[in-house]
Amino acid sequence: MTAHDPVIACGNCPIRHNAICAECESDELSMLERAKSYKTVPVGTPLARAGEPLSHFSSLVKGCAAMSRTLEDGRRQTVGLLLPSDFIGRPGRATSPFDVTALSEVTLCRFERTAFERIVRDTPHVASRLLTMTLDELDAARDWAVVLGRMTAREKLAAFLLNLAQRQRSVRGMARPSGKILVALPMSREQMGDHLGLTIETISRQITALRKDGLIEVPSRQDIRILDYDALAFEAGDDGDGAPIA
Amino acid sequence: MTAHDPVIACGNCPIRHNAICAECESDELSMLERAKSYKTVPVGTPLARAGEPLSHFSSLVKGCAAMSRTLEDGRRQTVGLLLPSDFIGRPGRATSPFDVTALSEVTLCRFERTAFERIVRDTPHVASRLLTMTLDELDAARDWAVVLGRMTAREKLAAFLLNLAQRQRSVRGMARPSGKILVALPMSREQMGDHLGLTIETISRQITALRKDGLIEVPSRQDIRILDYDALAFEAGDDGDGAPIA
DNA sequence: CGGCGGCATTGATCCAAGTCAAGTGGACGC
DNA sequence: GCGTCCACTTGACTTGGATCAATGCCGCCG
Repeated sequence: MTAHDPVIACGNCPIRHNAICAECESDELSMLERAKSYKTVPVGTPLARAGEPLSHFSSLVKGCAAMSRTLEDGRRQTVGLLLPSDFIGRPGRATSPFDVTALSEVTLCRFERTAFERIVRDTPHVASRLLTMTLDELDAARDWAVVLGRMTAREKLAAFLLNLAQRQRSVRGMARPSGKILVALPMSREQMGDHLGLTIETISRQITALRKDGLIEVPSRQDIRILDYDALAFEAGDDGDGAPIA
Repeated sequence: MTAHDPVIACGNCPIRHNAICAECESDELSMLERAKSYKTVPVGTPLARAGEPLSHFSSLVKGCAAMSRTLEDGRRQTVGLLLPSDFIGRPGRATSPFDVTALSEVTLCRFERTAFERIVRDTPHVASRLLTMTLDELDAARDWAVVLGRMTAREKLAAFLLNLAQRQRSVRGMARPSGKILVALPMSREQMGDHLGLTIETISRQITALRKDGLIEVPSRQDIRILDYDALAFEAGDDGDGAPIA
């Protein structure tokens, strides 16, 4: 782990067309290039702590992180899964309202906080992209509220796997699939439970149930193969009417 | 119900300093004034339907509305409560991802969709305010996810009452209180259940329990008096460490 | 004023998910 | 190769909230 990784050119960046820079022209890009720095941190690193100041805002370039809150008695709820191109931080606020933790080794493209706030103010293409991304996240958060509030354990797990499959595909630019898909689980059963509002035991039982019902295969602890996307979507209560499962 | 109510001057508007116009100067305000129209609709009116096109975006001026999704089997989850100054619609998207329904008589300050999208593009003060409001809503949605995913029925109800009390106070510009507060419930028990991910019977039982425990009084079906704000906050799992309850 | 209809409360029972308690099985070190 | 550790799985039992089923309460209309 070094404090600063070598900076790669925005033109070669894997998240160039999905992150906060997506709408930028080349002159704006070179301005961002001057302000940015990279940092790679190992699995488990806290990237932000609820209520504590945040010196940098970042885009997640590589890896996976979770945003969560822990109650005093230890109950924990993950409120968002961060994948490449997602943004960490909140212009206009010095502190993060949630904990953010690296679920794998994570590479960040970072901007010093006040510098980034100035960039947002002066660069409409960044401000506009940030608004679009925030609106999308808001929709996703509300979709997830439906899952948390109204779905059974089996439906929750199915929805989670589909969601993960879609996001992993879309990062690689693939369309909604319908056959067998290998999903890489970037987290432990416990973290899945925190995300779905379930216990580790219930997660385990539901995985077994879906496996026995022939909907998924479990080649290893950190992989699940979806055998029939549409059947799993049906389990998630998604009848294909367009209501997205987060 | 008339199609268009008389337009009141932005300078006299009750939500002038909280809505999307909060950051506007007087010249921007007069531009908004030319584009806006008012509409008042009775309780129960659908203001948007999931997946269907939305001809206008609006700020809620008076009354209360709920944003929700209904699953095919009838399960429903409310994903947001809209109070005065809240915004309805989504720049860049023609359709609403959720149903929006008036819980009381509602007065809207409306903008034709494409006209508003142009305003957002051309008026940094509106775009920036919209970003701030969206970020705040995102935090609130995520806070609510913690309630839905990890709290007991009693904690959910306590959190809901506190949340409502705070929002009703803040609209009237009052500080966080700590004595007795009368909260006006803008919804039926069923809608409370939809918001909290509980059944109507559980809502009723928990209200009775909080009443018997001396934490609240129930002067009528649509009013609840909080007798001890801090004690109720304790019930909601809020130990005052700053973790906001939505 | 009296009956009717809709919401709310209360009670009895059920069941999905939580809790508590053993196993299992890889990965890793010695 | 053999123990140890740790994450996961599985089983037995408990429980919080759902479900099913009466009442109760109030507003409204004739």
